[in-house]
Amino acid sequence: MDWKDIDTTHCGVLAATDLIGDRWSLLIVRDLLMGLSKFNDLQTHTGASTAILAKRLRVLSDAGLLEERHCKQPGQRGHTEYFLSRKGLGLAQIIGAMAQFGYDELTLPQRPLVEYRDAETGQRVRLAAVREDGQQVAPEDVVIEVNPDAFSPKYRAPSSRERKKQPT
Amino acid sequence: MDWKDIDTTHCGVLAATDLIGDRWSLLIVRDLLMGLSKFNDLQTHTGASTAILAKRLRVLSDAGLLEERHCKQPGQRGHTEYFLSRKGLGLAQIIGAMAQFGYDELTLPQRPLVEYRDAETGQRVRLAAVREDGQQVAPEDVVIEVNPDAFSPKYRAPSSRERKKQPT
DNA sequence: AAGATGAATTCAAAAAATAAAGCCAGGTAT
DNA sequence: ATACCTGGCTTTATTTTTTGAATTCATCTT
Repeated sequence: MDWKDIDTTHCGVLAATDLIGDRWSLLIVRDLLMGLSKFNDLQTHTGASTAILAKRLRVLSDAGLLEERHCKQPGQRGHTEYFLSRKGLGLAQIIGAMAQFGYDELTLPQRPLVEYRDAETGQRVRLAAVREDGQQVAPEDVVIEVNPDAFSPKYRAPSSRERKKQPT
Repeated sequence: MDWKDIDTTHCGVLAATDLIGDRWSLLIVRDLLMGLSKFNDLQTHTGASTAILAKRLRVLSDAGLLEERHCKQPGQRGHTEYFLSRKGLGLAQIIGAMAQFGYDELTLPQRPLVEYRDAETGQRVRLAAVREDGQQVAPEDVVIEVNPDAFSPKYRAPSSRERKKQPT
């Protein structure tokens, strides 16, 4: 098997990294999931500079992951609030997986910052691999299978410079 | 609730982003999960420059996520192979979540590059939220609860410059 | 000895992130 | 009106990181 020949142009991981494959985007999404919604809250809480925050919010918004609500109640200064769209809420699993990994493997000394719970029963929930028939599968029993269709001769991943040039 | 006061110093997501919160690390881990193990394979397949690849591999290795095996069979040039350690395999959920998000929400035109299957039955496997009693919970029924202990008055997230300075 | 290979490191140039300042609109205080 | 906050940016100068290409260096093949 020659790994050079695998074409990852249409890899889901690659597509996801294009949107949130950097520190700040991930922290911004984390905070949006926690309920933060205002520019200034996100700014001070993530620690990102205003320039970066503005840029990342625009990228997320352009991708349809964010909803912007322009709030202007009478007697209050108007401001924008940012919320994850239905599409953007799909990111919860990624952030959840990162939180789980952080707590499970990186031995943090404190209790989790957030907990994921079932809205109905209040029980804690975790991410797990589940089969089509609903049965859970232990992590070590999950095998990763590369799709043979993905092989294309003489494929080479484009450098990030090259990838940015193409007109999408 | 004043979000400024939430101390994320010990956030699992933050800890995880410190290790793999960038495009190249994520793609490298994706490739390691697919079975790539050699420097050159990873290089051409991810598209990362050699300098970046070397740097990222060292970070992952130092964090105990990677195992390096120095292979030197007689009659062959010796080389190093990189594998995810037990700890590093925990990253599979993060990459899996990203792949799932990529395919579910980013409407990729092609079939998935990889498929996750149950080793025993061969059934396809997805990530899902699961309660303590084993029941699956629909994504929209998962609520995120911020730990009250995380609140600490006048907390402000350190800038990335500040975070790097501290001697860990 | 010459050449190839694996895993880097080094270097100049390009790109991105940073902190700080500036801008602009809407609302508030005088 | 005038002056001044505040939210959401944008701009600017400076620092840091990434890039691509070249180089190193040890091992192995011919």
